[in-house]
Amino acid sequence: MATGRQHRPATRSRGIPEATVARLPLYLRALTALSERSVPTVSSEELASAAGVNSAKLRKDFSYLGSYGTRGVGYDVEYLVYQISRELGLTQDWPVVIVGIGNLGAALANYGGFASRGFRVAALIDADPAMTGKQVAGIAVQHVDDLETIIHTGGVSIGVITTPGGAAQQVCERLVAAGVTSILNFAPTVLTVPEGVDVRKVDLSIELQILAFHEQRKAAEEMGGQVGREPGDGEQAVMPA
Amino acid sequence: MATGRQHRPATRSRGIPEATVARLPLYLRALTALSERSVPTVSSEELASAAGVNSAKLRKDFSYLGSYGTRGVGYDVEYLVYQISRELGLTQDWPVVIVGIGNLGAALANYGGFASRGFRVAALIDADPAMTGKQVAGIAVQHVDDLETIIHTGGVSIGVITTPGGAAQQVCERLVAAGVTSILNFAPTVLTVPEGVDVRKVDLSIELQILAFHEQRKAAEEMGGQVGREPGDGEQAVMPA
DNA sequence: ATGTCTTTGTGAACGCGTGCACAAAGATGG
DNA sequence: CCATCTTTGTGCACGCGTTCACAAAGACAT
Repeated sequence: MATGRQHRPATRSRGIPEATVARLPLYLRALTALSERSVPTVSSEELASAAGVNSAKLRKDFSYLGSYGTRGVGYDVEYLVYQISRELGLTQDWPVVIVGIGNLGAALANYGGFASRGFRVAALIDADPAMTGKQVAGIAVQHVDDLETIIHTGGVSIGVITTPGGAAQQVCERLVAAGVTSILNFAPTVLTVPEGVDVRKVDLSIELQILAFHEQRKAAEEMGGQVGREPGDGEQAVMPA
Repeated sequence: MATGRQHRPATRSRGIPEATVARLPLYLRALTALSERSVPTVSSEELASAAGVNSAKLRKDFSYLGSYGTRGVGYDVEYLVYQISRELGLTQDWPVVIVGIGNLGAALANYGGFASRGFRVAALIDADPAMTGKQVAGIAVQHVDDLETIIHTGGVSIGVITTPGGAAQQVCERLVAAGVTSILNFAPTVLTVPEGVDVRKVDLSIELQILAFHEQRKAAEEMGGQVGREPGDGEQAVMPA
């Protein structure tokens, strides 16, 4: 996923495998729900089911954090919420800037899931002068000329890019130069970043294309496994249109 | 990522590994850009660099599709665009419904990346009667009561869920019952689906939390590896910049 | 035709992630 | 205090994905 920094020891983050890190937010969400229902403890089986994973995997994941469970009983919900939050760094406040206030940028600015987990929209930035000063989600949009100042004064280290593809790399470079070291990229572009900068990519078009691939296969299987096989392989892909 | 169907043979899709499928859209995008610049052929090295991957990986990926390259020369851009498009099922038209027309749903409806790759927004659906009839991205929003009819008459097999978390599972079940077999879920919920249905999940909050984790580690390393144990563990990753 | 040079296609080794299966740990009841 | 029962924590094996490194294939010049 990430473009920068993916070729590093990877799993060396204090020994916590990347795959485990990616699941921690999932567990945290399930645990938060339990906490709101005042459930005191939960077994690996129950929690795994709520998070949509296998219980052995969950136990192994937690084992990387330490031994927080009690055999014969399960895990203390509140304690685990705290431990995972701490591990993920959610006990502190993360100011975030969103660059590119189009439909998607506005949607993100309005997204409630941010504030609830230690993230705070510190600024909205757009290149269009007509947008400057407009209120989006209760925050005034600022012009991209002020990007560096905004990053510095706000102590921002996480940036979200929701610009068109063409502008993404340039925006990325300015963000990085100003001190941002983590980027969430929604633009359909491969970002090139220096060592030490993390990039995660979310690409709607790619997700749909992957679904289409499987959808096509299912449709083909349905009508007798027509797509793939080797009746000599190659020409079978009928493709009427 | 996907919740349903992840425990199947996985790589059995006519022999194409899942990891490769996930990269094909990336290659396709890079190739399309080359095609627009009328570049006739491209080497694995160049294309890999444009797609942000390793050239050996790219060659192995393509080898699953067949031998479409010419040794000493490289790959024919147009031909490869066609082959990958066909493999991904993008030579046909995929009608898609979006359920939940809030900020995010509207943003997706307006997203240009859909139409360009064989996807067509067939309908926008929302549970709020006040939304019914409103035009979003030039399409009239329909009420969720008509969901089944819309799916059937439109021959829709791909659904995008952008509802609040609480409504997602129910919407999902209705979509599946109506015949949808691929779902792209933006709601912060683990969807449970029957065998044969593919679910892919996009979760903004999770992506940010993963970034926060790495950000915290970088900050800790900077000030002398204060966060995580073991003064004898991994101090070597100095990472000066 | 032959040799050289470029680039593909792939066999093989390695490493990460997953899941099984069980021993260790603790709770609980008599 | 002991037996039993539940549930965690983990050693181990297996499989997928990545990467290396090189032989085979073709282009191109002479």
